[in-house]
Amino acid sequence: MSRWLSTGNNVRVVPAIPRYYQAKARLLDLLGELPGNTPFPPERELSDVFGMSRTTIRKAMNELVLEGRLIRGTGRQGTTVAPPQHVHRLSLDAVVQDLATREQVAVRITGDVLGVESVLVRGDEPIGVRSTYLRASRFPGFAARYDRTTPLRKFLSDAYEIRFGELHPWCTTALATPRVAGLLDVRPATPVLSIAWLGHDFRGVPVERSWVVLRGDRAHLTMHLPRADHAGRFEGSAQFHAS
Amino acid sequence: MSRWLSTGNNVRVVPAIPRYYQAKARLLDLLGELPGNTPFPPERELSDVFGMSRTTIRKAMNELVLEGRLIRGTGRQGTTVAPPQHVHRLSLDAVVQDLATREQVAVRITGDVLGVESVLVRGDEPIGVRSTYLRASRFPGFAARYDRTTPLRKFLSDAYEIRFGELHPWCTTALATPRVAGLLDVRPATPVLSIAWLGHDFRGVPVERSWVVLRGDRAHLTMHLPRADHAGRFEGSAQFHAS
DNA sequence: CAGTGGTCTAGACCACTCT
DNA sequence: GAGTGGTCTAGACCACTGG
Repeated sequence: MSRWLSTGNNVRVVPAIPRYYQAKARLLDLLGELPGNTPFPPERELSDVFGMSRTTIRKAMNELVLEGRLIRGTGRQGTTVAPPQHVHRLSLDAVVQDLATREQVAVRITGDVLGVESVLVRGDEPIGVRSTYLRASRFPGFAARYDRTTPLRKFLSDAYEIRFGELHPWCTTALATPRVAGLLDVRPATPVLSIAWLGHDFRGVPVERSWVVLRGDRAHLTMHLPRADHAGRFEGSAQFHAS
Repeated sequence: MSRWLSTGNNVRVVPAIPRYYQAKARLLDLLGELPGNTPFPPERELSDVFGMSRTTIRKAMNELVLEGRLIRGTGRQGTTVAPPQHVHRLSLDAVVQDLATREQVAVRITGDVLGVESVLVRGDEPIGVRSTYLRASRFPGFAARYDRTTPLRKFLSDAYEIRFGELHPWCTTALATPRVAGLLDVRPATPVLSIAWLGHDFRGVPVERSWVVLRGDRAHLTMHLPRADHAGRFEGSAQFHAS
């Protein structure tokens, strides 16, 4: 296993500095001088000016797209400079309790699995997808009874008298599947933030299996940790499992 | 702004199904039949067998690398099938309290900024980078006094009588910078999980600015939410800020 | 219609590693 | 030395968008 050695700021793998890296640096300079929402030079022009092939330019530009600095358009629209981004701060609470603004709430039933999927929206932008899976037999008549606007957990508590227990959500990065990418208006394989949890009722019976995918360039997940004591452990009701 | 329409399972942008996507599907089938750590067919052979150019094959393979299914080696090593991955579950607690296994703890001082950087290690693999920045004038003699093994927050509490207050860490995805990529043994621009927080003492004075980067394919961040009451709000000491 | 980005090809050279 | 992955080139065709 060979490490990707870094000498100073540059990565040495095959060429001392890949050309697409030089291109990216120059494009970043260019980006710094252009205000948001202005058109970016077309790939063929940059290819010509930089004396590099379009493929090389594209490799550099694609990283800038993934980093949210450039926005690609189709056809005559071309590439534009991404405006200063408003990064939405979603609290873990809002995500879990289904308090974020939603649209397109869909309910599907396959066998005994009840799927509830919604798109999280902030400021007219889709920033996340929320999927919850329930046992259909545990929630009779759900599809007809659910109004699709009440936060899901609240509805389950009220309509089916579920008392939820504590949660241990976990969080990681993933690549957007084609389906999720379509919902989030990003390219397939765009990095996303993935938050999942298994909800139990107060007796410890699994009830809810949920999964939220957030656009990493549009949303941060905010959490909360109460005050720690002198020993470096957190006080109060919040117990974190070791390792 | 054009959405990436999805018809069924396939993305329609330019070609109905891009060839590299077909290649990826076939490679996934192939992956399913091969045990971990076995050599994967070389790009040129796949290019030949699939009747696609090496560039197209590489595009498909690169996504599989990002997803942690393939491992690339240099020279005659070639590409190998990634073994079933052990995904390390790091608790938010361990990350914040600096309880994860560390190596290469470095202390740097530039002006009044004291930087403490360490590599998080699990099972001989680097899985994260932890950086903390402190005001040097607040912690006189830190570089000499810190033994580089005590969890950082515990040391600050003990040696400088800091009493930390509550925390509001935030989490998002990012692309690995060349420097971070070198430390984590991944390619530059690999998606990583980024967790940051601003630590205050109990009087509300900012003390600690920290940032942790985790390899998304090797580590999950686990969190904890206490039981919610019937109104859908969480009880106890854990207050989550709205939206 | 012209120009854009998305995809794809068939080559090429390089550094590296194993035999 | 042979074969690998990493990079790069100079083309090509396509779907789409704007004037």
